[in-house]
Amino acid sequence: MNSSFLKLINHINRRIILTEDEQQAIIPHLNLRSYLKGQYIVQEGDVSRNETFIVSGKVRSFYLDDKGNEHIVAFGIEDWWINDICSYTTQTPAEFNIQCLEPTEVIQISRDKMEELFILAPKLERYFRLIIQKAYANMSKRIVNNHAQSAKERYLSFIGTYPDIANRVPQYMIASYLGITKEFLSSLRKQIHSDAKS
Amino acid sequence: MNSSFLKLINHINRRIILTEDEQQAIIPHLNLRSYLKGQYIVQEGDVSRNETFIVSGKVRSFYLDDKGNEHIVAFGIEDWWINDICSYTTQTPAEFNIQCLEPTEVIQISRDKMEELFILAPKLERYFRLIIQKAYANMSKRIVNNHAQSAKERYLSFIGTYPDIANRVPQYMIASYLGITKEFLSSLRKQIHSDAKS
DNA sequence: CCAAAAAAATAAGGTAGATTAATAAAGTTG
DNA sequence: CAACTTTATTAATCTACCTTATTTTTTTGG
Repeated sequence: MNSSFLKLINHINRRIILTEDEQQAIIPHLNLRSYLKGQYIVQEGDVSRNETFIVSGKVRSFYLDDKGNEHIVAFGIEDWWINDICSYTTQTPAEFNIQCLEPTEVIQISRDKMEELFILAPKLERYFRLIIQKAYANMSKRIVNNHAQSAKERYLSFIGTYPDIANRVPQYMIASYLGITKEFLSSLRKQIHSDAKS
Repeated sequence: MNSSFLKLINHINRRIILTEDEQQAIIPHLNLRSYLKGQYIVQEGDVSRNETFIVSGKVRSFYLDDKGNEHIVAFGIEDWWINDICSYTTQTPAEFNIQCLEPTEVIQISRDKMEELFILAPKLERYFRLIIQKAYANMSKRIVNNHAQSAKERYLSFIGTYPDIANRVPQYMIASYLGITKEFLSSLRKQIHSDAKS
C-alpha cells in the first residue's frame, strides 16, 4: 500500500478497528495531493469541498478581520485533520483560510466520497467523532487559558507543548496564534532570555 | 411518550432519521433527572460518567484557576448537550465544573448505556458527530472573536446572539464568559447606555 | 554571493482593561 | 419588612499589552 495512505489507515486503526476488507475498500476513496509553500487548501469565500488529512508538512488556519489583520486560529501538522468545518458541513463560503507553511502532502476525501465511506464503514462516524471531540476539548481549554493566563504563560506553555511548531514557524505567527502582537512577543522573549540567565 | 424524552427524540430526528423501532429502543437507556439551583452536574475532580442533555433550565460550565478565579467556559440552555468531554471520554477527573443556574431538568445517558445505544443504532454516532462539530465550529469562531474584537464588541454580539441568557444570568457571569472583569463590563454598559441616548 | 524582501528586535508613548476599595442597589430569607 | 447576602456601580490608580516608527538580522532567490 502507498505509504501515505498507510499513514492514514494507521491513524484510523489507532482509534477504531477496521477489517482488512474495510481498509481495502477505503483506499479508492482517498485522494493524494501535494501543495507548495504558500498555497491555499481552503480560501476565504470558497466552499470547502473536502476533509483534509496532513501526511507531511505544516499549515495554518487563519481569519482576516475587517482591518485586514490576520488571526491564526490553528496550526496543522503531520497526522492532523484540518478544515473549515463550518464551510464543509454547510457548504457555505469559508470564513477561514488554510494555507501551507511548507511543501505539504495531504489526503483529501470529498463530501460525496465521505458519505459513501460512512455507508461502507459506519464505524468511521465514530472515528471522526472521536477526532473532533478531542479537538473540541483542546479548544475549550484554550478559551480558558486565554482568560486565565498571561501572554507570557501562554507563550511558555505553547513552546512546551508544540516545540516542533514553535521552532519551524515565524514568530509573528505564534504571536497571532496567542492573540498578541509580534512586538510584544519579541519583548516577552527578551524577558524570558534574561530571566534564564540570571 | 414522556414529554422530556420526546424533546430529545425530536432533537435527534432533526439531524438524523430514526425508525419508530429505534426510537422505542432508545427510551429505556435514558435517565431523567432534576437538579436544584446551585447544584452540580459535574464537579472538578470527579469523573463525568454521563452525557447530559438539558430539557429545561440553565447551566454554566466553569474553570477555577490557581488564584481561585472562576472562568466561565460555556453556558448551557434548553436543547443543548453539556459535559466535560475530556473527563467523559477518558474517564479522568474533570477540570471543569458544571453547575445549574436555575432548577434544571436533564436527560442523562451513562457511558455504558451509550455504548449499547451505538450498537443498537449506529446512526447515533453521526448525530453526536454533528452536534460536536457544530460546537467545535462555534468555539473556533469564539477564539477568533476574542482576538479580533474589543470587549465592547464581544458584549454587544453576545447579548445580540443570546438575549435569553443575557437577561437571565448575573452580569458578573457574562463578564467572566467574555474574559473581562465585572467592573469593566459595568463601565462598558454605562458607555453603551449613554451612546444610545445621545 | 549579492540584492531585495521578510522577519525580528528595540524603544517611546498610548490605551484597553485590571485592581482595589467604597457605595449603592437588588434579592433573599426569617 | 428588617437584616443579610448577593449583585452592580463608580471612581481612582495601575499595568499588560498595543501602536507607531526605526533599525537590525535573517531568509530568499536570481
